Amino acid sequence: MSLRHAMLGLLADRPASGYDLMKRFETSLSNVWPATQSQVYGELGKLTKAGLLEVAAQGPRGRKEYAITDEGRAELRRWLTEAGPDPVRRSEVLLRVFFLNHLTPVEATAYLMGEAERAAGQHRALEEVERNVDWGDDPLSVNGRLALEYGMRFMAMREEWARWAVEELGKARR
Amino acid sequence: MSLRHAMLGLLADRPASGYDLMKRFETSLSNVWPATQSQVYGELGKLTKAGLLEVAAQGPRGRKEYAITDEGRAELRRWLTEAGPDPVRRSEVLLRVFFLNHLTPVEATAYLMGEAERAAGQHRALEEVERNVDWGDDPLSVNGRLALEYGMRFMAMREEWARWAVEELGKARR
DNA sequence: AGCCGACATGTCAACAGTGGAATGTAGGGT
DNA sequence: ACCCTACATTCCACTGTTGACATGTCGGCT
Repeated sequence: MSLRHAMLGLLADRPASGYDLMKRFETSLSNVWPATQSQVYGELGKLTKAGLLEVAAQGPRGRKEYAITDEGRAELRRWLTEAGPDPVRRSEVLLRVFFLNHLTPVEATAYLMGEAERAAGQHRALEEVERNVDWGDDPLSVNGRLALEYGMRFMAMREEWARWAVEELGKARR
Repeated sequence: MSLRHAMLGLLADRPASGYDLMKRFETSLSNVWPATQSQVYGELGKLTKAGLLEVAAQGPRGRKEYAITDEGRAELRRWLTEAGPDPVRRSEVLLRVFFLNHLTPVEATAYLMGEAERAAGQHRALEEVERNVDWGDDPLSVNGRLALEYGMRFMAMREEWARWAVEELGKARR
């Protein structure tokens, strides 16, 4: 149920059409909360009916510009301050690790080395992002920087763990 | 589509009933890939129809004991060795971070401190698990240990990041 | 003998997310 | 004047996940 809050968050900055929102999902939010166009337009309808959004203006090609209402702002704040229950963590990576004993030691090691490589690659990609984004002074990018740092630390951790796990597997074999 | 592979992985060790599988999902796998009973029974049916499982024996109370077939084992191996595309990462935590500018600095700081606390709490919980599990020599627990270590490193990273983010927020305010 | 708790399976409605297709309009460049 | 691209919305079918409900039986304890 976080898509609605993502949309409220985006619209709290400034009004936008569904199309505008899609672009922002594709760029800034894609690594945090991806959404498809069907979802976005569907949710816009629901949120409007629920009174959290309103159609502030109509434009050319049937464009509807949505704006957040006071009620919507209240809901956004509620969600932000509420200490959510620990998010469900599903990890396909860990699921594979759990069943690694069904592979040969060589295959298992190869898998973990691959994990390390993938993590390293994504880490490099994030470093690239860091270099390319122009960090204006707007408050938005402060948050973006926090999220980026999280991603980089996460990838570093994944790589280190995978390399450590390779070692462990080697020890266990002896 | 990983539920099916989780089930194949469990059944590759030994045959089990839906009920047995549920218990294993609730204990060892709950932190990696939770599943509900409706899902498990539904998937058992689908996997059997697809020829990846077979009903190996019938027991008392309508108990059906499922066993993995050769085809199922092949599929499990395929899934384990295939380098999956980078898994979609949705993070409610980061989504909140993105919109932290809609809170007052005090509230935002409180949120991040809360995150640090939650991560620390989960870290302690995992340490507890580590102490309580009896690490037999069976190959299964080797994998379990790898997964556990991942969890602990992850929680440590989350806590450190959150404390760092509090600092950053403080700097930005000045 | 009777009962309770663990064993055991099945079904259903609802929601969230994916991916694709259909449809149409406005505006800028040639 | 024309066309292409970007803008813009809507609908649909399918899979995965959740949670609740319904139903029934075996085995051991009192």
